[in-house]
Amino acid sequence: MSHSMPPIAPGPAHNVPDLESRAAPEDHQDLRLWLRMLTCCNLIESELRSRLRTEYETTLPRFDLMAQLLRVPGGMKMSELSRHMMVTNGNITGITDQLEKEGLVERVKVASDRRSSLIRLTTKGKRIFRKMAQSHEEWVRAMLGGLSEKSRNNLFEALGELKLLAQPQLSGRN
Amino acid sequence: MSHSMPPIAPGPAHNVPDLESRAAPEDHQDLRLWLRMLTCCNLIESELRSRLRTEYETTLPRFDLMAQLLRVPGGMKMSELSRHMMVTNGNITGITDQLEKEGLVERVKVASDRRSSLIRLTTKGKRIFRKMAQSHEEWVRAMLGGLSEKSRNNLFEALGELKLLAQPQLSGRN
DNA sequence: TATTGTTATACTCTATAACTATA
DNA sequence: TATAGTTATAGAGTATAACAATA
Repeated sequence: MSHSMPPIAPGPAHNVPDLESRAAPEDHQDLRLWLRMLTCCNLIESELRSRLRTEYETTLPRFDLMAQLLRVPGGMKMSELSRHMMVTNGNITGITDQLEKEGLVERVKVASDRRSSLIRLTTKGKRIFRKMAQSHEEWVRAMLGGLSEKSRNNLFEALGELKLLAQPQLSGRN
Repeated sequence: MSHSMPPIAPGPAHNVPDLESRAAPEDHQDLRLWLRMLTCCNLIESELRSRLRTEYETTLPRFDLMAQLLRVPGGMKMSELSRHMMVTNGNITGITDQLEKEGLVERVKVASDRRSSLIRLTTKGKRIFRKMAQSHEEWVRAMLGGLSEKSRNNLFEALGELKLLAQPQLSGRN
């Protein structure tokens, strides 16, 4: 997009119908705020999903799992991955299976606890992930980069506040 | 939650591992901002999905479709719904089929264009949706309500700006 | 020819739950 | 008993594509 793709349906940059357009005048501010945030996230997320699929034949969860691993050269336990990615253990097994089959990650047995293994990126996995991550970051920049400095800061601060509010609400999932 | 459910794993309200925790110091601000926004959205969205499922045996897309319809008593064409909800036509057909089977919406043939029909809420659908919507709004308030007035306003403004930036990037999907 | 809606299909992601092997 | 990971299953959600009817 920003780097090359012309918008197919340029249209007006305002008033595109979306989830928020269902909000009624009498709806409370929190609801409108949520619909607006959801719309933004969905726009960006579906763009990223689509790009990952068409340009790298991968998916967001697979990308996320590899992203988690990149920072921890020694690898992570599946239960750790499960916590970070906020999905259940079985799902981590499935995604890991796929990535392992393609030689992007490997399971490494550890002596200290014979039940668990460490998952880590292979050399090939690192190489490929770095390329994907660079593209990914460009896509994100293309979508967020137009924000004013003030909005960017405000957004970051407010979302930080929100994350703290929303997290403790969550029940454990594993 | 806020209204009754105690957090199962209270834990510290800070430093809970999530998607953002993969961000490296050298990562650009836009990427961190995106990860933070994604985490917030996922937290809230999965809470809403889970509530809709356990308390009303429904799903977010079904809820969204009914929400779109509530404001338009005359009904909407499926292609309109498809645009607003940003999913393909076939998916709208599927969701509509389910809702129609449960008597919550109905297809109404129109004379002007015999290819299309209008989808609208039935009386039962309106009644049930109003209840769900009220709960939904309470859940959202419980999660966003703790934000300071300033953050709420900043967030709303900044997301409005972002929505305009992100929308024109999108290619048409139908 | 283009559009509306339907159908069929395939795939990813997810939660749940039962299971094993360790701890 | 509790934990780490696996397996099986079922369902949600989505995209794609072929299709019929109509515009």
